[in-house]
Amino acid sequence: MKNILIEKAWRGADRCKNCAIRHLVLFSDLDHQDFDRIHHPIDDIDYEPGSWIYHQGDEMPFVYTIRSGLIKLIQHLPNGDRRIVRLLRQGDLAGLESLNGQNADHDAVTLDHVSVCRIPRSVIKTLQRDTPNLHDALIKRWQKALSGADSWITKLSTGNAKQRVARLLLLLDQASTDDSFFLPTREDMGAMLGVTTESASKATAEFKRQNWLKALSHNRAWIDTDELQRQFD
Amino acid sequence: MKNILIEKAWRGADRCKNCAIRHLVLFSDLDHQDFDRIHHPIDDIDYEPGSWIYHQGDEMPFVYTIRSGLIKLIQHLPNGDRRIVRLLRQGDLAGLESLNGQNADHDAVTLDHVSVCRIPRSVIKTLQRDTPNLHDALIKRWQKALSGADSWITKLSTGNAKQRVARLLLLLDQASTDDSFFLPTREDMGAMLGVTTESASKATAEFKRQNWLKALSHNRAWIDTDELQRQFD
DNA sequence: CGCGCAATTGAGTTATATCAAATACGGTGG
DNA sequence: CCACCGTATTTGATATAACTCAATTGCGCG
Repeated sequence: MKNILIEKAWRGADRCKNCAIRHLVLFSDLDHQDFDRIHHPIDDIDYEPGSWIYHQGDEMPFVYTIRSGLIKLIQHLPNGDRRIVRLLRQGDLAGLESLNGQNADHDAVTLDHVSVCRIPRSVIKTLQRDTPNLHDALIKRWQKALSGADSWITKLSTGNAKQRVARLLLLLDQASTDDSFFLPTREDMGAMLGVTTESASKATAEFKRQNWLKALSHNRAWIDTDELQRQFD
Repeated sequence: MKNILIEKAWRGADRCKNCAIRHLVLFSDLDHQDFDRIHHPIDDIDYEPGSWIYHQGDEMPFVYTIRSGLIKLIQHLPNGDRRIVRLLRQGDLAGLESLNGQNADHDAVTLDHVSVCRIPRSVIKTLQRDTPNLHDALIKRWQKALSGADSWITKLSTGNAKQRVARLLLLLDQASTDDSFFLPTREDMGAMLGVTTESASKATAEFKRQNWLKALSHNRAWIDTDELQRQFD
């Protein structure tokens, strides 16, 4: 199993104050006073592609806020089947269940190079008591996760295989800033959509033939959003 | 369209203090002081089966905490397809998205006789500021909704039709207090599982033939949990 | 008792899964 | 830089499960 690339541990929250992407992560709205209340180490961790951040069933002393990269959350069934139930990207939180003392609901596996801040739940608990701003940030994240979960069901688990693949590509494209986006392996696409690897492959191959999808590199692609939307939405 | 049965509006929060099921609903952990901070009317509303509580896209000035009964949340796709993405029961919250000022993500439709407390979001917002207990209650509800959404994907949208129906019955049974549980229409089962009405019907009919499922009345049933689990989990 | 809706059943069609093989691709070492 | 290897992807043939359409049965309610 691949593992952690770099771990920069540091005491206190001084670097949080000056974090270049603070506006995107959990602590966006905290003020200097708030940071002074943080007395536990917040680690800044980088993972290489394919790393496990945590496993389903693990005890969860941490919440992870994603600075960059893409993470899949995998859930296993008793019979061995597994589904990818969510993708997390910059600004999202992983391991929310830790805030209620639950064990991990999923495997969290990196698709990309991923950089996260690992925040002890005690920090969240403490700040939560006194800083309404963090509350709001948490509530927003939670709400976003929930409505994302709903879309996952209606858009990605409904309709035939081609529709599902098309909707997945549109979602991935939408989430991207530039005009290219992350193209998952066909196996992962299948696990997201509840279809086989082959079905995911057949759909993507067909889209390529129609010139609705162009592979730009190993795992980056471009799509004709208008056409895919017209055909499948 | 069927509609509201009874609406008992009242000022203040006096009745909340004495609510018989307060330990199950959102305000379980509030104290007397907290209730005195409530200055907007909380309505106590009953709906008959098949009523719309709100529609996807509606503006949402309220959150609903469910006192009794069962509610389905329906989400529509542009092409007209629709999925039931969640079921809500006693203690759950409907319309959480209102807390972020968003419009309704779903149609909320009653399956049962349903009784709810309709709480203006301003009440939540105000209390949230000062009462950590309400925070915790909200976070717990949110977390529950989210992990429920994940199960919905892995258990109810994965595997063949019979497996899905079996897992749905197991979930419904699990949520019930006595040994009978609410048996949805085949159409609703289909909308929850992403299969056709006929497929849902064929699976349930088969389970009846095997004596793994017995209909007790119109929409109540019993299952042999051990056997369904052994066969399909 | 009969009406209307829901559930069941069956036959035929289609989409997807399954199984197997061939091709493309990225990464590695010479 | 090229050749090779292992893995991912694509493709095809077949089997199977689900959908579609239509008809029948069952059930609750007036």
